Amino acid sequence: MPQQFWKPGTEKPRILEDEEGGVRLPVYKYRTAILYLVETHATTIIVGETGSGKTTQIPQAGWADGGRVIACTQPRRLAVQTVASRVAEEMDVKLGEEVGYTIRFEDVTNPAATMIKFLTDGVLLREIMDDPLLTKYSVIMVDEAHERSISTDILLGLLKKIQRRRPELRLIISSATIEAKSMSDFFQTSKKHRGPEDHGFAPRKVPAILSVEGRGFNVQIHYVVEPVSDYVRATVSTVLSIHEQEPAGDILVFLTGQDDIDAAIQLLTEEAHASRKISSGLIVLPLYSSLPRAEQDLVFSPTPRGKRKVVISTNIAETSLTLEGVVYVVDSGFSKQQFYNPISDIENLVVAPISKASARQRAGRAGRVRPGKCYRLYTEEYFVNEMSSVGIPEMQRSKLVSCVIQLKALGIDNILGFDWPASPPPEAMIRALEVLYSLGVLDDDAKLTSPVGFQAAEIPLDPMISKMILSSNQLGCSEEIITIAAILSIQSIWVSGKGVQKELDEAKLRFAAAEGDHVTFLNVYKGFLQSGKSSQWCHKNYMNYQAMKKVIEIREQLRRTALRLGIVLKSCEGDMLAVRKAVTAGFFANASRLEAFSHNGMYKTVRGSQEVYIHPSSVLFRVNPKWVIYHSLVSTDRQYMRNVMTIDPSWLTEAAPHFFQNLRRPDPIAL
DNA sequence: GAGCACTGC
Repeated sequence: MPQQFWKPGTEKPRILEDEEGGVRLPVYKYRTAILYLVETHATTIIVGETGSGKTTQIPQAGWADGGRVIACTQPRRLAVQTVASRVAEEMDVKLGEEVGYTIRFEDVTNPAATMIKFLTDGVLLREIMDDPLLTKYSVIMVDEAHERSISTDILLGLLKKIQRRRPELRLIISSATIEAKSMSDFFQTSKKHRGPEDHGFAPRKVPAILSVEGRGFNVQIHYVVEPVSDYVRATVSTVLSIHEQEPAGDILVFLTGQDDIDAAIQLLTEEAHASRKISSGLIVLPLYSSLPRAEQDLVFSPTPRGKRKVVISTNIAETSLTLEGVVYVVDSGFSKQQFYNPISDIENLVVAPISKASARQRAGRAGRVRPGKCYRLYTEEYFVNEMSSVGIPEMQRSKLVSCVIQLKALGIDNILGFDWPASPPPEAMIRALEVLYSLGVLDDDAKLTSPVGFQAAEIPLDPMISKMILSSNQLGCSEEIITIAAILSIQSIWVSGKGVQKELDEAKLRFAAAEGDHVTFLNVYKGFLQSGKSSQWCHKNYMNYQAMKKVIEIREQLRRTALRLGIVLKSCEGDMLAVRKAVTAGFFANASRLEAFSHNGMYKTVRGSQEVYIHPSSVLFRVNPKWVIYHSLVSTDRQYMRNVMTIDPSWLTEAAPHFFQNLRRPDPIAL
């Protein structure tokens, strides 16, 4: 590997300790600065990035430090791959040797040679389970820490803990500049001493804060003068005025979801038709994740000369996909966000205002190729005074069942006392502990049970699905159950339904099983295999080929995990009773019963007597069997059960006697 | 007779 690193003594960059307005380093000095810090005193470095633009130089600097491996995490698979290959290229080495990466399903490393390893934060968490002190790494860098995903937050909490046991471990936390100060506070404060009584507490090591300019071009921000009442209409008129008044360059619009996007496209098309001058120049394209792959790819095709591309997108273009050629951004100021109410145990997807950090990220999308402009559909006064600086961490608005089992597996016994970057609501924690207790994954002392608890934690899925897989072993239907598990863990195996609703319903009928959606999935999977995993077959049956390929991949991973756990891979050869009992063993808590004399298909959940209905996408819609269990609830004007299966109520008490005996007054659970 | 922000293991 070429030694192209900083030589000590050549340049000494300034370390910033003030929050705003301090000296900022241009991106090409990253490496110099980090090396300097590593050489001097700091064991933790917070890198605040202003503007957009990624650096690849930090890990190279880290490598020069010790000789042991440096790990660099990213929250997304694509980012891991891109950064890894860019670094390999810059260092002039082969990807997979000195520089490598690991993401789910893909390990491009050579343990004997790899010195810089890129991975998703989820993969690093799995590694901590086998190596709690991460002894093979001397430097760990966490990128995009300001996004505050559950994995990143768990990782930050664990790294802080690991650093107390391994004082020589160096951490580099890369975050948006607005978050740098609070990250630094988190790493220097001991939880026991936090709060009003901590006078006189002196941190042992103060993280160094470093502020760095990104690579992006300058983006000029425009605000509306008066608040807008209808952001879809405001979007359309803004796009039209950019098109009329501004020089060439593509436009990227951020709206909240498919409905908004379709409405905006329709309006824009109508307006464009009214004026031939406009319609000849605009190419309007939607972008969201459930859009079929071929249509998604259209946004990446180069814009023909004399035309202007307008991409109307969800948040997917904020971080996950990067469009080249965008010069103008229109920001509605809203996005859809998940919120979880631990009291009612209901998750809700709602349109909510974005944070300043998101607004800056969106604006940065306009400055990738040359200086750009961002049009914010809210007032400057609102941005300055009312917009919150960062979003609510995912941890505080999600179900925590998977998170809790993972912490238990990592040996964190006192979950409520864990040192989080942001504490989750205690009610959500207690809910999660209850669920895990009822599954038999945790015992009376809230410790993982053996073997079920430890095995469930090994399976990289929701614990209810893991339990279903474990139960399939005794019932002799593991092959069928891991197929169901793989399909339940992706969004949908059908093509998106708009416009082809009737055809889609007919296609579904060809596979429909009286037992419900889970057994229907088995029929679909069988058909797919018999077709030779054919994409034409998928197309003909209104199934999403990409999704089915993913199912195959997940299924393979689950098979390997199952074998490692000693589960016998066995087919029940059509005995659907066994399959349904295994599903019940994981999902007994989601049982509901048709209301007597109900004319509209109203069910009540066994657990909370909530009013619920079978979702119209289910094969059991309008069939309304007396007893069902469901995979999840979606809440709109009503609560709908998605992925529904018929059961015999006697299986419930069989699967979880304790849970149903104590339904009205659950035993308090030891924390 | 409905509705799907986005990741990840």
